[in-house]
Amino acid sequence: MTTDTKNLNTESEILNAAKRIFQLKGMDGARMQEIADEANINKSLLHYYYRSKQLLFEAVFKSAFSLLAPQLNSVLNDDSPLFDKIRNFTNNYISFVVKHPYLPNFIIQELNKNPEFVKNLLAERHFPNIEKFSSQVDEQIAEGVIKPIKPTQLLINIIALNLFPFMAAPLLKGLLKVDDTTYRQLMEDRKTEVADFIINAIKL
Amino acid sequence: MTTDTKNLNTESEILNAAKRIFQLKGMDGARMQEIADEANINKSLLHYYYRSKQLLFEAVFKSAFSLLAPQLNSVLNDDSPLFDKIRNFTNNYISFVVKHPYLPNFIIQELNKNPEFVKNLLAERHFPNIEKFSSQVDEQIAEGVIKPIKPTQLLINIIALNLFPFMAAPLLKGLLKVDDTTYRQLMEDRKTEVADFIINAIKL
DNA sequence: GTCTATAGCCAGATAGAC
DNA sequence: GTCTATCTGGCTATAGAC
Repeated sequence: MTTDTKNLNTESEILNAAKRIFQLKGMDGARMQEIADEANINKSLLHYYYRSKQLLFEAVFKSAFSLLAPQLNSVLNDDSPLFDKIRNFTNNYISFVVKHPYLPNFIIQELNKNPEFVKNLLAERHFPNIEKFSSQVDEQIAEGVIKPIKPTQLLINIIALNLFPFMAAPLLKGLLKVDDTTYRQLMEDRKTEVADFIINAIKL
Repeated sequence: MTTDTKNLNTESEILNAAKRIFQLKGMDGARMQEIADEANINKSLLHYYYRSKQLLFEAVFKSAFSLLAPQLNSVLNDDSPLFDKIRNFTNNYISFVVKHPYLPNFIIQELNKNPEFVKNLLAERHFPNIEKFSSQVDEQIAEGVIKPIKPTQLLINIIALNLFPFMAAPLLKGLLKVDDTTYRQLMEDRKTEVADFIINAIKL
């Protein structure tokens, strides 16, 4: 194994371990030792590769956001008709979150603690842009296909209906008194039901 | 001022300060010194009244949940017709969260870190019960007033549409590129628009 | 690049005077 | 009940050997 390979392996092992721990416990709750254990490496290597906990955290956060952003973009910048877009997004997004259950919560939580992070994200090349979505909604209203609704409100609703059930899973499981298997099935059903709900709400 | 009065004042000052700090920074991010400063008292008094950070946190968490629970109950256990219930809940709930903007996030976040807390909450006297809501939805479906929908899914949707925009405020502000004033106005508009959205989605 | 050992700091908690 | 002073442990970070 070459030195370069070791480099890449160790560095990405650290990043992957850090993702798991940070997303589970947050910046404040995570421990460098815990990340080292998760990556099966020595704690001082974390500092060798990423200098500080803060910088390691920022690497994780950026990586997490750049995984979520394309998901949002798929609703926003896509040429398909509005209803198809809503169906595809709901279906794809829920599949995505089932694979990364802690990711949306992590991003939203850390953005709440550091709202100034948003400024950095806005500058990123692939930050989602809502203009296309907005004009598409406005066109469909003008054409009499859907009821009048502010595109921003519709977008908030779409994101809320898809994200929230995963972020609030423990609370909702308790409230609905269902076990993990039943809850997973509810989420599976939402892949189509959420899109139906939204389309029924707006179609004329 | 009697000793008793001082007791009550100090103890409740601590609890109020702890609410503000814990809800803002979470269990891990909060510092006992910070809470003491916020309450304008000596740090060791925190331990005198609440023994440990953990116990103080639990007092705050219980108090926060017992503020949120009645809000949820108002959708669930109320005799008004379903559509009125949805309108009232949306209107009241958004007003409530405007006053306590960090509360839902705090509860959901800490429940995610400690899912076993839910067990304790379930045992509480005033834990929300969904049975009345469920049978009401099923009746309305049977009477042909609304489209078929699982009551659990409808409840998830109602809560999601009302809670999420506050939990994800920093992300949504960035995504929609709006300032605080505009965002507050969007939330104000949602007091009626969310109810319309939900009712349109389900009514036949 | 990877390890051990440790510096240096900070937070929660307690002892004890008043 | 409230204060000051201090203990104790744990955590980030670094120094330095290999």
